[in-house]
Amino acid sequence: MAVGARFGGLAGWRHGRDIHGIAALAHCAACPYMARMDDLFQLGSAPGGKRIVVAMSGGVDSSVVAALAARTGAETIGVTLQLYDHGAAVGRTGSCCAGQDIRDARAVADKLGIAHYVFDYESRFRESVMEGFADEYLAGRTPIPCVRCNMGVKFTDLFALARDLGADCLATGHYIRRVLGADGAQLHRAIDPARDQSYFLFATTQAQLDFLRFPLGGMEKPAVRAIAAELGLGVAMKPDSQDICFVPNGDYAAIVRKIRPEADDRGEIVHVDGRVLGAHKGLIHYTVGQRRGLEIGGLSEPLYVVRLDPAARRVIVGPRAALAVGAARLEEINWLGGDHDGPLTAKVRSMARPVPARLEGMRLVFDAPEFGVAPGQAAALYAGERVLGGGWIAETESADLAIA
RNA sequence: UGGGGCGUAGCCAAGCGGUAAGGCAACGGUUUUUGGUACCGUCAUGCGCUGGUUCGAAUCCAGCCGCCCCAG
Repeated sequence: MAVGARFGGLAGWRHGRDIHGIAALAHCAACPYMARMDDLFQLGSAPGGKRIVVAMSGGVDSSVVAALAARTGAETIGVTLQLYDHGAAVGRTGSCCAGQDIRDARAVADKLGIAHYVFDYESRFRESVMEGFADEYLAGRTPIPCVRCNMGVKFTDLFALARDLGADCLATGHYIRRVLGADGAQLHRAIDPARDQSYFLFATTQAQLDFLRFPLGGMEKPAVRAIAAELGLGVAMKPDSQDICFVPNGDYAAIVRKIRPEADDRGEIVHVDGRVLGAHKGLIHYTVGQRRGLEIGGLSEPLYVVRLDPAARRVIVGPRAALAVGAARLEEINWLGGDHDGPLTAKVRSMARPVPARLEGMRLVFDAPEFGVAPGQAAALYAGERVLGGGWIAETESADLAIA
């Protein structure tokens, strides 16, 4: 295969002869999903002749996906993208795709006896995710780098890479379900609502969905860890990733400043009633809905960031009631819902119960006011468990009578 | 230098003789593959200062200091 010659210089190639350990899955008491094993990758009746590319981040989830893929008998190729400065990330827990994570992914691939490639995507990641992240903050919006990463590096670049490798599908460790309906593949929320990652995947296109596979969407995290432990994978007890992967200490302002040094401009904190209440230390430190960090005391009720005004370099604050939003104008809507029409539910943050709403053109109207809706964030749309897609929040309409 | 009022944590503030509420802010934690929210916890051996009365004073008394208002 040309694959080896083409990418061989970048990473080692191993042939998948050693399925030692994989057999143990058949006896994995912790995993009731083994009976449906062959359905996990939705490849039809003869997975043995197929080729699966698995996006391996170095975490437990994608490692187990690789193991499950190998177990189907399909030729399995692990691919890891190095996304950012691996020097800074060495040994840090909760990261992915850099430093130790890449070594972890390699170790898992070796254990499973599958091929494994590592590609340097640092500059690509920096351009498509990190710089956009910084620019969004400068524009007074609140970005979601994880979605941009999924849209770009993972589901566009890695997607193309997988096709070049001759894969029949690209599998990832996301907790979301791909369900085959009458009109093709649909996206559905994960079985485990606490793990559901549909919010980060609302922008997945139908074309991408046709090629992607998410074998963990029907599983619970403990079961996934149990499989990893059963197989003796070193990452079985690895902590879940959290926070933004390329931000070392939760200090994202420092990253923004590093990418865009001009990001530190100070300005006024102004109440919605017009009073100037104080000074802020740069727009990048604030986001709509935020309460802490304003350092304004002496009031009977808390103040929240209601709006950011990058032109005037102002942070506009007000009481919680001022956060009420009745509707949001969306941009770049991705629609996976076919001819679905009428009421739907929407999430404007990852960890939230979807709330009733309706879509009027590009305008998402909430049945009841939502709080802390920030431009730059996303609205994921649902019909029950099905993900209809979603869009980016461009601007919001206040539902606070005292302000509107 | 006549009269009146007030000084309690970073800010607002209760208490009016019995051993310092509460809110905001801050800090810490929990939750969380975005930001944020929410929730939990911490935060005045001391009430402008110095004396006095009292078993006991932030609370009563005296003096001093500092603000504010009115009048001149």
